[in-house]
Amino acid sequence: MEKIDDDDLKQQLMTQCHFESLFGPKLAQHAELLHFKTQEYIVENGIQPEYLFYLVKGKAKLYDSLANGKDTLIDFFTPPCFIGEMELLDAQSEPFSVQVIDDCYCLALPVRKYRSQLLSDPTFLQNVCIYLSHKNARNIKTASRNQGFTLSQRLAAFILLTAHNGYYNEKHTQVAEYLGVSYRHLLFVIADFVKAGYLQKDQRGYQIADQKALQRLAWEVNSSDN
Amino acid sequence: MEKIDDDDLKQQLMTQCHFESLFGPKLAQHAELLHFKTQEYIVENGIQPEYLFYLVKGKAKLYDSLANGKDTLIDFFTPPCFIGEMELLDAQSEPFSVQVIDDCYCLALPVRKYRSQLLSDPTFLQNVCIYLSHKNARNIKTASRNQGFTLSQRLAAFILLTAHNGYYNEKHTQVAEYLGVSYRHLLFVIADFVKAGYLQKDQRGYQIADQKALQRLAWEVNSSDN
DNA sequence: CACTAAGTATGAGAAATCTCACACTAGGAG
DNA sequence: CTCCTAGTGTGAGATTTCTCATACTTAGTG
Repeated sequence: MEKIDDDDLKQQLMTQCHFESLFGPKLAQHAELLHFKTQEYIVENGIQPEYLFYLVKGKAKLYDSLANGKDTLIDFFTPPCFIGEMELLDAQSEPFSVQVIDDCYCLALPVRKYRSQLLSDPTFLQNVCIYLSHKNARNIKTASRNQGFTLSQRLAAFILLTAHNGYYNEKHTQVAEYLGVSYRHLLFVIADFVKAGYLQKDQRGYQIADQKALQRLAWEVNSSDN
Repeated sequence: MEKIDDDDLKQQLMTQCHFESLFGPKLAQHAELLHFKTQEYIVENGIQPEYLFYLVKGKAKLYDSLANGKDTLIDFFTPPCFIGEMELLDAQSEPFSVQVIDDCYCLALPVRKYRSQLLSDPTFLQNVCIYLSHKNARNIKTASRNQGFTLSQRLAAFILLTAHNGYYNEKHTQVAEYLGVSYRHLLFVIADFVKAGYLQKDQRGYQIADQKALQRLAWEVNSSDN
């Protein structure tokens, strides 16, 4: 983590994501601009963060680490979003890990200094409430899908969701984590899709060869959305 | 659902769970006392509730219903807790089902009338924030356990958690839902426990016969807690 | 009393998923 | 250039979990 002392950049980012409107008067201006490199931890498992972060650029992921060494990927963070709000609200809580996927820029408020001010700021509280409730709803959806549908179904939905120009090109390791299955099993199901003619592999990656078949598989997953 | 017009009872329940301290001045007194019978829905899948509920007595469960007909049990509600706060915060959201397990009494504020007042009440907002973030943390823990551990491990932990006087006596159907596996599989694993001598069945239910073995199995699950 | 719904119980076979082992490739670091 | 790491890909076998079918018990209801 490094602090970036570029007020112009900071101002620009603040404007871009309407940072000031998240707080009551005069609070936003105390934010610092921080930068995190890929693989770095924004919040580390079990360690109380020093800041309340607001991700404005980059991409990160939320993990839960289990005692048996397994990690479960809970959610992705994409801008704009809060990070570390749980720990701000409840200093007792056990922080989950937040790890950077693509370089991240965060506007960050020092917790120690502004905690009490934040906790009595209705604008901020209302925004966090809404943010938390959306996040929770998303987590619930993801978790229940992981339980209720088979990998083929979820993968089909995921491929359709993330494909560009008819090509599917995601890192298998990350996808396996996200879909909550072993790497091996993911590869196995992808191989099935190729065998079944749903996908075709070439130099550029996996090409969608039978969109309708994938849609049929994904249908139930997606229609649980509303 | 039925409304209970018993001001004494209402007052008593309000005092018991410190209902008034959840809100700014004069808001709490507008709450009505509602009663729900077993199996009834407090919030129904996809239908915006008319109230913000605060469960003061009883027990209920939160479901997500998938398009393939499966239900995933997300969480239990035990008093005291909010119900319907997500829908209050964001009228667009898709409500999940909340179904009563044991008869429930709720203090309830009509959304239509008090929504804007609630959304600008810092005391209320702060309480909801903390509530939401705890709930979310619990959901994450449950979900990642369901993924990261085998049923034997989770069941062992669950048995130790819910046993009274050396006896395990929960409804298999509900437990299967909670642990996110099929009823059949749960019975299968319980049978295994009996075969292995961890449990013994008699008239009163399942008796814990080898606590140490169960603790060994549950160890990893529980030590992910902190 | 007969009927129904919910809970309990068990069998058999299939499907989904995991672990471990091994091999290959591409890119960055020294 | 060589080493190392991350990502990719495949095989074999074991484990976990699911579906379907079927049966018995119990409490509640008309």
